[in-house]
Amino acid sequence: MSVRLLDTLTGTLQELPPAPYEVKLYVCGITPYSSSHIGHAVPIIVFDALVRYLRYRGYAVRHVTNFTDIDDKLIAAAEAQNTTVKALADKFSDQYLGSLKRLNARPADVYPRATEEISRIVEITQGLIERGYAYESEGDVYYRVRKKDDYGKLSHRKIDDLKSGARIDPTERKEDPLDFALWKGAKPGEPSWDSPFGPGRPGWHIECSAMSYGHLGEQIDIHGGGADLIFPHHENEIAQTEGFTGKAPFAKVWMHNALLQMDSDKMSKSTGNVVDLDAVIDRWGADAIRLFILSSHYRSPLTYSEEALQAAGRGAERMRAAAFATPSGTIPGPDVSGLREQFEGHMDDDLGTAEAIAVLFDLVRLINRERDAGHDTRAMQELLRELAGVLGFGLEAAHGGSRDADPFIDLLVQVRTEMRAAKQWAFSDQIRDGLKELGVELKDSAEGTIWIVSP
RNA sequence: GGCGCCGUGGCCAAGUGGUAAGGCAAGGGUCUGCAAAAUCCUCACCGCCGGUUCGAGUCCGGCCGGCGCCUCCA
Repeated sequence: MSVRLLDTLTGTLQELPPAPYEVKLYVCGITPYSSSHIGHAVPIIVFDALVRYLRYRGYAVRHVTNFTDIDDKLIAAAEAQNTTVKALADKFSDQYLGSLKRLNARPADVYPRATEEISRIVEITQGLIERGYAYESEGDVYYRVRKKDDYGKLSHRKIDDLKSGARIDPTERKEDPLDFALWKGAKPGEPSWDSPFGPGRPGWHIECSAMSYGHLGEQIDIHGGGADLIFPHHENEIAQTEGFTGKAPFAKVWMHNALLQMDSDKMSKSTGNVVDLDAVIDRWGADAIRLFILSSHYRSPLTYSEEALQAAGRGAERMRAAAFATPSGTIPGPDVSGLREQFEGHMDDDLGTAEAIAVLFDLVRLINRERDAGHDTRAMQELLRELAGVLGFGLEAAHGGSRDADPFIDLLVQVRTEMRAAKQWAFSDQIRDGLKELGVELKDSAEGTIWIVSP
């Protein structure tokens, strides 16, 4: 069986061509105008798991993720903070990449920025004008939505259903309220670039058409992003790209992750109802977040809660402990190659990470059981580490805050070990209890004492 | 108003026709100086009502209850 992914546009499972094959993947990135929140971790982790799995399956993957480093929000934020759009965008782009790294996600192969793709944006805009899909209007350029007779196919909307909800902005000079801007004429004080349509800047959706076209070509395999981008962003991208190239489909598979919910309220930058991503990583660790997110299907909405993260943190620690427990025996353990096949079967089926993780925990239990029985668990542990790695688990001990205290903790543990050897139970328990109150948990075993920091 | 999604054990969450994965928590046993960890055992009438079927959490209809998108958002 090969890898199958559900396509938002057709609603059907699409099979990837058999490997070896280069998968062209475009994942919509962020507009870097503020800090990342926990919701951003979802696409980061989901698409990281996808890329890792495809590579594990023998595919080459060319992964492109953009930064939309020019738009209204960025201009407003720069003005409010008395800085430049570029400085602000660079700052939050770097921050995003830092968080991504901390989440143990592999970076994309290319991170194009809208402001570095202006010539291609102009090229596509011009092409759309020539083909009748766009028109100039007093320095702006708009996409003529009604010209594209399949407009709405991705979000499954009829153009006339959209009309009642369309935004009417009196400053815009459109033929139809549904038309959207490809190019916005410059306003005083705003960053702008020269173009055949006059000085200005790109509209919101055109940059992604330009960057996927420029870095991946006219047609791509997978286009991904959050479900909130289906309309209007991706709908408009299709209209732009297919209108420009005359080729369809723009993407063979449209892959959309469901959005993370915040208890009852929607998490959204616009409402301020957000949880800072780096703070969550600090507190729970990358693997806990990853386990939390990949424990459900990427198309099912998840609700963020401290309880859920805590539960995931404990599960991640259990997985890590089994992966690195010292093998205890030499009697051969059972053959576990069937578990690898199960894992692949679930992942092949539209990235069934939840079931794949269940297989991992089956392996965990098997390892612990066989180890207790004095069997050789090395092969199973290797398999666990490999498959956990395919999902992007770093299997590092959760470790909040700085590690400055480590040598002192080690010293205390060492002292306690000697006390235990001398059967000084009261003193050794005092050390253990005291450390526990400070958030350091000790675990004694035949191989010695290990300690972990509990979140 | 238009389009769409969801409702599975204390919590989270898989599962699209054949008598319910997994994680966390809880209770009991084993192990351990004690503890933790580990392991074993226990714990679900799948929102409600009809229908289709030999058989439905899984398909169809209705109802109730949550929610998303339609506007910046991953």
